[in-house]
Amino acid sequence: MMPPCAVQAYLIIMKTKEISQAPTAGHSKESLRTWLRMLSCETVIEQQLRTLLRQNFAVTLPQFDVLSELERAGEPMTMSQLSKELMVSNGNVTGVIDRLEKTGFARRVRSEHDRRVQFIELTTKGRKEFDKMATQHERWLGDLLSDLSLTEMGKLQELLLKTRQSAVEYK
Amino acid sequence: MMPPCAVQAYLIIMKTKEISQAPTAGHSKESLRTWLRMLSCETVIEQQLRTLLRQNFAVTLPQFDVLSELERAGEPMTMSQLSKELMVSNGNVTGVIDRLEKTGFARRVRSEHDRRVQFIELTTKGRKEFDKMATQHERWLGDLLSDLSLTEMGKLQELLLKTRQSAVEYK
DNA sequence: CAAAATTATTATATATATAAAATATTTCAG
DNA sequence: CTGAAATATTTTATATATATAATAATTTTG
Repeated sequence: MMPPCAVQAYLIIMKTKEISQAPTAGHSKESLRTWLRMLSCETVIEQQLRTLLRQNFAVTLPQFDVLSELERAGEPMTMSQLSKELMVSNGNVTGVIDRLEKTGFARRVRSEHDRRVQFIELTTKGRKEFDKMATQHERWLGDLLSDLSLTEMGKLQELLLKTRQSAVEYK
Repeated sequence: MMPPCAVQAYLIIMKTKEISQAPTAGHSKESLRTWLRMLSCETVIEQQLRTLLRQNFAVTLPQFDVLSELERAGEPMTMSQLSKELMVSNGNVTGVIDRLEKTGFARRVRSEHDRRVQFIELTTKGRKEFDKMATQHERWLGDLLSDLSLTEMGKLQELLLKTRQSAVEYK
């Protein structure tokens, strides 16, 4: 029998670490199942909201998302900020803002200091209309998730946050 | 003081029921928070998978989803079945299949019995390529969700299922 | 059986999406 | 101070997406 030594102890530690970090085949399978559930759940809610927004306010979901972000920020935002916050490409935001300008909900204002920058701000009409939408939007979500208790939603948020953090860290 | 009576008891029951079914303002606010967390989590994972698929297999996420569905079904599917399962519009599937035919991953076969129907099936090349993709896809998900234990994923799946059910029932 | 309703798919118009290239402007290195 | 690198946005090409209309085939009805 070999006596215990520092190298062996180190190897044992590394092996244990490897096991807990690089999960088993079962973990991957379960991750896949979890992802498919999340995707399916998200899609159902998204489709419902899309339809409700279109039918009640003649606005698209991406446009509503931009308005939300502008309202939440409480001050004009640049294209880059919007694109980063909403996790969509730069070019995409350009198009959505084009349409929001056309309907008079938002406006581009060129920065004084840096002429590359466009600040996007809500118009009076935009803010007024958005307030109505936001009230309904929150009510719809209350209805859509009405089967869940506050406790369940708390737990769900916690798990989603942890999942997001895990995915963000990847690579 | 008024004596207790059947009508009063009924009113109390209805009020209790109303409270538990039509949740408070707090419930709507929490629902909104839950939804935003889910959307953000889903978006992060979706973007990661989109990039990984594009860079490693030159395939788009919607195309991969169609291939998955065809493989999962184990037999040819109609356009309507695909559109329903993937929760996207009919016209959308038409375009995705057009591109999958162009790259030789899938094929349209007109039904004998009902000439309105097109069966979509994987080609040999399509199945072979998809198998490689699926293996990687599952591995990527294991990595993306590596911070979650099996227990946590179980709980998350349970809550997502309940959420989806709640949203599906709406209206 | 013939007209009407239904079903399956595709076509069209418009709005997101992405990646990558182009443009304009600012900052920074030497 | 000048050219190179970096930054912010738009443009382009392509691929999803939706809703709605059109087309084609089947089923239902009277």
